[in-house]
Amino acid sequence: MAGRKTTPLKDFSLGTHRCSVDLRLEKLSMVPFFTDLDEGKLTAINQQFSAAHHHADETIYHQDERATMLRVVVHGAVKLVRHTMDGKDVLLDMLQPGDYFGNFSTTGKAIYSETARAQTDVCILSIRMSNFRSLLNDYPEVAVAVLDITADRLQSSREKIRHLTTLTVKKRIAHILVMLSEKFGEQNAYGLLLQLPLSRKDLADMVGTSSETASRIMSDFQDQDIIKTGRQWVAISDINRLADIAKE
Amino acid sequence: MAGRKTTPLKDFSLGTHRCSVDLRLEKLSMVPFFTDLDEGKLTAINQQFSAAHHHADETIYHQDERATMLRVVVHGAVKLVRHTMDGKDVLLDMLQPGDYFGNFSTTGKAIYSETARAQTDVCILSIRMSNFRSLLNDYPEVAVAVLDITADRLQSSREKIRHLTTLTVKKRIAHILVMLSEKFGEQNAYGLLLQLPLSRKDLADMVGTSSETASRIMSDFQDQDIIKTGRQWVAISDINRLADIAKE
DNA sequence: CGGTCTGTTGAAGGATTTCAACACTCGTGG
DNA sequence: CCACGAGTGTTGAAATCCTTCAACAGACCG
Repeated sequence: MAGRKTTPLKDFSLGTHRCSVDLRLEKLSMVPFFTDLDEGKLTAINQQFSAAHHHADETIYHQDERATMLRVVVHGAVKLVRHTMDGKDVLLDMLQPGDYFGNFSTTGKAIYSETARAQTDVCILSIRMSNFRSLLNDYPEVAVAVLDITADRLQSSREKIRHLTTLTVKKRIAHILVMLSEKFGEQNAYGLLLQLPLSRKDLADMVGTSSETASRIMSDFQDQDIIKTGRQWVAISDINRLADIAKE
Repeated sequence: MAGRKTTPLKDFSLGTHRCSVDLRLEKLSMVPFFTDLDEGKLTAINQQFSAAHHHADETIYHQDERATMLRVVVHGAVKLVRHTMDGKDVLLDMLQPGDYFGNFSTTGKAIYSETARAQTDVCILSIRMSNFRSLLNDYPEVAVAVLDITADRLQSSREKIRHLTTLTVKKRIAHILVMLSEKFGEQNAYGLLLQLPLSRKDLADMVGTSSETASRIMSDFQDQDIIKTGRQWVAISDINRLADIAKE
């Protein structure tokens, strides 16, 4: 290969001032469950949120901690990871600006069931769970919007269960790459570049395999000119072929 | 083995009259998301539901059909199955009286993503999705309750993903038996009997394995006096040992 | 420029699937 | 009432996919 192998990813870092009070209102209106609200309501809701900045690889909260806050990604990417006794991790979701995370359910204990970690430098808005719940009662349209999003996540979670039980690792990886390209893909010189740091272990934890197997399959895809990949980055050259492989 | 092998399961059949208008109000108040409502509201909501009866093994709706109704189990058990191209099935959930099913999301297409099938004779209440949604807007407390239930299902769905990616088949089966015993278990002469017809294939589809492997593991458990089992039924003799095996 | 982290590759071993044959149970009809 | 057939469950053996262990190579960081 002629080209250099250094990362083509864009810089996600931002000074703390970039995660400032000024931007909150604008960002809040981007959040799917607030988009339908008028400006007055939005301003009122805005009061209840506070902003925080985290560097890449920082843990935002740990699995099994007491859950008190609901959070929203404003800038960067956040991953939700579930740890197991024997050191294996399961990567449950990779979140984008606009996505919420944290615990909901008041039924059951208020404990985070997964760890949230900053995949890049991130800016996060947070609200006390108790405040958010009274907000749901005050604005039914928000409650319905949140319900829709949660129902969609349940759908895709069940889809993932189907994949785990019926598809080979190669197909599962092809599938997750297509999904990630829809969420994080950005056309550039390398092809459809996934705009987030993504290691072999991240990939493996997403599809439930070992990093070695993930590596083998990625090498295979690269040999077939379906993707280009380097340390912590992946670009897709031939999305159609990938989608074909994912097809059951 | 000395004992007879005929099914110890109770009879789920009921005349259509048992699934009657009279019982609706009583049953509706059992549904988790209506329990907090006063009688007046409940009576109003009751108007919008209609009841239906299905025999065991009847399909209530098919995957990929247009989704128009939201349903609630009143009597019997319902299974949600996702079919795949190559003939494999994934058993997503086994529902009990009080559980709702059908599609929510208005975002995305209104298509059932799974097939619902009567596992026993069942009685089902149903409401038009559009009516249910306006009901959510009228009664925020219902919306919040439904959200909580959906969030819990998302939780357990993610738990299942963790199991599929990190546990052996034996541990997964031990785990699902413990779960089913909490939901359908009934103490009787055989031990803790799971009160629903349950084939090896059902079990296999729940934990993502082949019916042969499920059979081998069930035989193994039976040899160790952990369970008793026959055609379409399972009783747990030693739940503690089963829970130990499930432990990671 | 050396150390560390990430990714690659090979080979052996293990868990599970698949194919195949057989056994048991239950319902139905002779 | 019994016999038969279909559906369900069991078991063995070979094949497959994937994991694990191990060694090494390339990229990034100070």
